[in-house]
Amino acid sequence: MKKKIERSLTEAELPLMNAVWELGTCTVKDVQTRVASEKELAYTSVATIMKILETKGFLKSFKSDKAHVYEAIISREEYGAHSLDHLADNVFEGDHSQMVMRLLDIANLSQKDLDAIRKALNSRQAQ
Amino acid sequence: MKKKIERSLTEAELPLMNAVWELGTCTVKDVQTRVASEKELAYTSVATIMKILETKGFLKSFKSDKAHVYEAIISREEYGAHSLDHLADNVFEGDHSQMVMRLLDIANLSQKDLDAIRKALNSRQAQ
DNA sequence: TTTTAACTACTAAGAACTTAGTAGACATCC
DNA sequence: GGATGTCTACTAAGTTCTTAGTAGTTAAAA
Repeated sequence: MKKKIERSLTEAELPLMNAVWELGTCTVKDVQTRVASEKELAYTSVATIMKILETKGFLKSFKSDKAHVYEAIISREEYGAHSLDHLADNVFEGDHSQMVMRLLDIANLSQKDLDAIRKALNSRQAQ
Repeated sequence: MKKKIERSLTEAELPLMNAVWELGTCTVKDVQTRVASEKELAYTSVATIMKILETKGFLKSFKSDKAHVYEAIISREEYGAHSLDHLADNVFEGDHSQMVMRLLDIANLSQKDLDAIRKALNSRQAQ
């Protein structure tokens, strides 16, 4: 079941989504605290952006005892796949092979990583 | 020599950069024509965005007989690498291996592509 | 040489993004 | 029960993005 993602996350939204992905179910306060080391944001700023993220379909919220509790609707994996797709279409002209090559160039891969990728390649070949 | 790219291309800028990358040295008119099939844009709109791209350091221009002529300063390859880097840092938590795997999942790779990638992997191992 | 066409620079207006304050609701503490 | 703190909803102001028009310049055409 592939969810469609209309728009990409903005520069302000992405760090907050990262926080939610790391925290799982969480409150505005949790996210604010988590993000504070990278960037100080007023509580209300975080709340505003999280509301926007809910409107855009990235988050859902439900009432708890005290504060609203938020959860990701779009997982990091789904968003990552969407981003790669977007990049493939809009920068790499759909040339996935070239994209893999370029990624291997910039990636810092250990021996173990290389083996894992090789294995993944082989299983793909068998299809 | 790695150029630093401060900001990513916006949704309006990206198609125009794609046109410049495809056309090479070109005028505003060239780009407008090239882009027209996807999206109709007034000549002046294209000119404005290209000026912005010049300000941002993606394009340079020089006077020719008639119209200004534009050229990319940042190549598609450089921008692609930047985008992959950005994605790695901001969505994949720096886990390049995971990113390669995810890319292999969504990529539509031929037998030939797979072989090429395998070869690239092997040469990397030898380093 | 006047008119016309193409082009650049400047300006502008609306949309979206970024950041945060204020007011009101609800719970907690003396 | 009034004071205090926390939280949400609403509002707002500044910035960037998106799109395009106008004015002025230069070249071409008649």
